[in-house]
Amino acid sequence: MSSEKIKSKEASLTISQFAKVTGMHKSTLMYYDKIGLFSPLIRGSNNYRYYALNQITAVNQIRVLSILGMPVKVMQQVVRNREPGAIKKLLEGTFGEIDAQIDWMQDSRKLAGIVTELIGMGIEAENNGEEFIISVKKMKSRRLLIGRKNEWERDESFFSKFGDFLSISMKEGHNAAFPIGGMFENLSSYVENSSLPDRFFYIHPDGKHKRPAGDYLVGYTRGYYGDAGDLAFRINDYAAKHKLETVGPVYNVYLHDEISVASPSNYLMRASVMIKP
Amino acid sequence: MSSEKIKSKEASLTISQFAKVTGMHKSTLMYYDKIGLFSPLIRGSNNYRYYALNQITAVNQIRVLSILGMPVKVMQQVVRNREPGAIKKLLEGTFGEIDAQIDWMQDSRKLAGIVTELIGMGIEAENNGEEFIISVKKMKSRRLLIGRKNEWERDESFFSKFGDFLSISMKEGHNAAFPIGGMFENLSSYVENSSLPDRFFYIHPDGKHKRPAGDYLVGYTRGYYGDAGDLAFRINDYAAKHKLETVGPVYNVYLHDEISVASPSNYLMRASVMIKP
DNA sequence: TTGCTCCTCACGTCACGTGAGGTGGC
DNA sequence: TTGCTCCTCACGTCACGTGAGGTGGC
Repeated sequence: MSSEKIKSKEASLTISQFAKVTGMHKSTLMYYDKIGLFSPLIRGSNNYRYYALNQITAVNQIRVLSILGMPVKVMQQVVRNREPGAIKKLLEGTFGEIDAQIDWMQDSRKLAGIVTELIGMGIEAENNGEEFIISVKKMKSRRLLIGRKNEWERDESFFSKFGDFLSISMKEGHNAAFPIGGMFENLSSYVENSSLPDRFFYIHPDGKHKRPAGDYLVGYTRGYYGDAGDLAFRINDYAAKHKLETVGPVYNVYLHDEISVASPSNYLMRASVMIKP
Repeated sequence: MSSEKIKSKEASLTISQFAKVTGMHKSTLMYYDKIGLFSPLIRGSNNYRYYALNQITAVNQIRVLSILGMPVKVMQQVVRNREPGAIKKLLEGTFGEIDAQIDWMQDSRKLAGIVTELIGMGIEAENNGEEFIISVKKMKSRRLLIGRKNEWERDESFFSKFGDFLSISMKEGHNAAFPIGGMFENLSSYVENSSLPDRFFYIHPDGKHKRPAGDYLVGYTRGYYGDAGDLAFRINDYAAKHKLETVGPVYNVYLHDEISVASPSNYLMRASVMIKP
């Protein structure tokens, strides 16, 4: 049997069939053929493209390289210049970037999950009418990545230290997109100056600090960053009236911010502080 | 203090500074400004773009959405039409696709790792001169995803069952890009017909079958798929001569194939079968 | 004045996707 | 003959990247 005969026996799939079997788009196969990256085994006398089953492996390999972010020009080099040592080096050379990219995507996915959760908690508070009252709520534990202590100077604005926090954490390599909150050492320091938190933190799944699970005194307020209104006093009054003793820091988190709300005056913040049983 | 004054106080970063602080490219920021997705807080009298520190959060959020594959048109909708319920739904709606994409990337990364490892083992065999001899080697355990048994009919070609294996595993949703091998029930069935394996398998980290770690009789041969030359006899002879008893299946794996080698006649296959201690 | 940054606008690029207009196979 | 697939070629698209040519700030 001649080589040509073997070829025409093996090459049995039209472009549509091959596209279906490989999950590729027809136009992608045509494009790969055009640039000489991957071509059908033979062209029929009618100029049709005919692919062979064992070409699936090759096209899958190209797809994998493409998913891993390898540019077609490099893939062409790979295909044209095949030699085990060179291919191995080329593959190994891409691993660092790929792993970093996967990390980024996973971080981004976690972030999107947290953001969605926070927005959901804000909606729930709105729906339950908790928005304007102080209440006791069970809260689950959460990991936080905490910044250094803010030493506020006289008349210093909220944003100057906020900017410091961002640029420091950026230098330290944190993915600064995670939601940011402010914390106060305890309820009395919160009441004393509720607009300038002692520390900023990221709500970050890999944070070292753990806000423990338990019963929290929870209140909400609307307004732009650093504008906590009279929330601190309302929480303090509630604690006094109900003879509740608070323990640990006050956590301020924006449930609705520029991500989910257009007007800054409608940003929704939640303050929470743990109570002793 | 007027709103304008507050703005000009906050907006202190030029486009280059803001690009540095956010890790974005200048041209990206200009592009986002142009299409109205994200603009600097103010424009100076000189028409310069001036960004504020607290805009970092917003641009980071856009970057995250972009990493997660959200098209800019959708992001524009998100930004223009901000309402907690809508944003939450939109984010939740993207999770399925994102998670699938992360899975794909992780699979692809694992695959690239396995391929690199196989190529490396081929290079090692070449360098050590093991290519033309039979030897006893320690091999580590490896996970395999095994296909159904091949019932070869008279004169049936290697590729027909190979095609069946590919299309069946494709229907079952396996990522068909993982390296494929062939296995034989035992050494005698391998000797009987070394070109038509009893089963095909994927070298797949999530496979159920485990090729155990241990001492293996190992041999190599060069040639296209299904062409095993006299390797089976050489292994059998070696076992007889050295009075080695083999146990379990014979595994055939291509260490060098179309991925790393240009000429099919140079594909490098390794056959291995476990020996009793 | 020099070197640096900033601006706009137009065009380039990367990896395809989408018709238009025409042919081939059952 | 009809409906379907295939072909080529040109142009569109998406998210920027890259100069060209000119202005502004220290």
